[in-house]
Amino acid sequence: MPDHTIQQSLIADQRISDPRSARGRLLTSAARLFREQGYERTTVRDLASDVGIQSGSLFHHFRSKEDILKAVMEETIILNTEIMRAALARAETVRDKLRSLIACELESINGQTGEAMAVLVFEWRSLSDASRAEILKLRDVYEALWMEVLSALEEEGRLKADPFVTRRMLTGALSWTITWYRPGGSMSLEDLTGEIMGMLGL
Amino acid sequence: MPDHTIQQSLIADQRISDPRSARGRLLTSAARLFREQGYERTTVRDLASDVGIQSGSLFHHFRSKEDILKAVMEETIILNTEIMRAALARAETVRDKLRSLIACELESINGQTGEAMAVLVFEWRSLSDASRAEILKLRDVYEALWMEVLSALEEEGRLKADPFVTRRMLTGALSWTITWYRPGGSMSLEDLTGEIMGMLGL
DNA sequence: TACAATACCAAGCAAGCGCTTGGTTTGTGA
DNA sequence: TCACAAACCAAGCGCTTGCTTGGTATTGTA
Repeated sequence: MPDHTIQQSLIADQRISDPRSARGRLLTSAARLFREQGYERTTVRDLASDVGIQSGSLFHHFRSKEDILKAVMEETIILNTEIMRAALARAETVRDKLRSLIACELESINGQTGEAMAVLVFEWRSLSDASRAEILKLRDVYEALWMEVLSALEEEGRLKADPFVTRRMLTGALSWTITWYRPGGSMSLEDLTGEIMGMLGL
Repeated sequence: MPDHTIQQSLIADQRISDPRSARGRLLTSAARLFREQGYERTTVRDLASDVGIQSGSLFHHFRSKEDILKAVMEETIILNTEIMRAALARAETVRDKLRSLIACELESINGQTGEAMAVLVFEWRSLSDASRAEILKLRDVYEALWMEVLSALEEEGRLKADPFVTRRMLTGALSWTITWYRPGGSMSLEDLTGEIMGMLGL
């Protein structure tokens, strides 16, 4: 199942919002602005004028500014979890599964959902405790997909370090690509995936 | 030369401020608060009350709030660059030099200067263009130390991936330790350094 | 002991913030 | 065609923000 079909079915299930709807366009703008300027520095007036409405009208769609931040994070985790689950189903060997995980995460960070993913990494401190707990729950599902594969690799004796440490190193390394990797440059995401597999000796 | 001696000589040269001085205590508090709550969410009133003065009195020591952020970043780069330079001088083989770089960076992130280092990673968007340029200059000096060692390793044919890519992966992976590593747990920083060297096949 | 210089306080200003309110326009199903 | 809900606007409220001001302790030096 290709990525956009997964997105369509999640929209149909009302788990994420249609990017063409008012709410969806708002979240897209919010992700971009939050990424560029940071959540706190972005005012509701910035966001409203970016989508061409008055600042007060935002609150017809969201209860608060924080609610917007939470929605940006929520929807991007949900989408990327399902994309990753589908990719894992296509991979055959455990090694291929790891390659898929790396490729998916790189794509989520540097592709369409990149802005939202950056927000997820850099702005979690601005969430209320309650919202943070909800986001963490979603993240746990995502992380379980990773740990299953890394544990399997370790059982095969092909991992050079502890699977938890490995995952954490990869999380940092892959997140960080957002600060330097430029899609359309001389290195494709597939090239990068290969370099990383090589670095792990796989 | 031990770390605290390096610090002393930098204080003597007025390149960083004495942590016991009013300015130094202010920077320590600022680093902690900026790290915990983020720069934008931390008010000058928060910071002032943390060191026990009135908010207006801050501006006797710093021209602006942004000036405080810049000073936090500046001083931590300067200190850690010199600590790293000294560690490199002690290491003999190229492999030992890499190990030193990793150990130093882990120490800077998870030790005394950890809060300031986290601020450096997460709050650079809040700097003005002018301040950012100054900080980047300092970072270039620091990065040059890394690249020298990684290039040497590549010439020896011991690196499994491009040195630039390797450095960027390590930057992300090491920065990220701040979100999960707990000093005093079952894994020491030396253990962690070893795991990372192993992961690189070195 | 005199006298700057340094460090601080008390008060508050102007601007910008998130969000609310009351009313108007727009789209949609019966 | 009409009623009603959803989407939006214009205005502004109450509060917080970074920073300034004018004055007062405190400290170091001769």
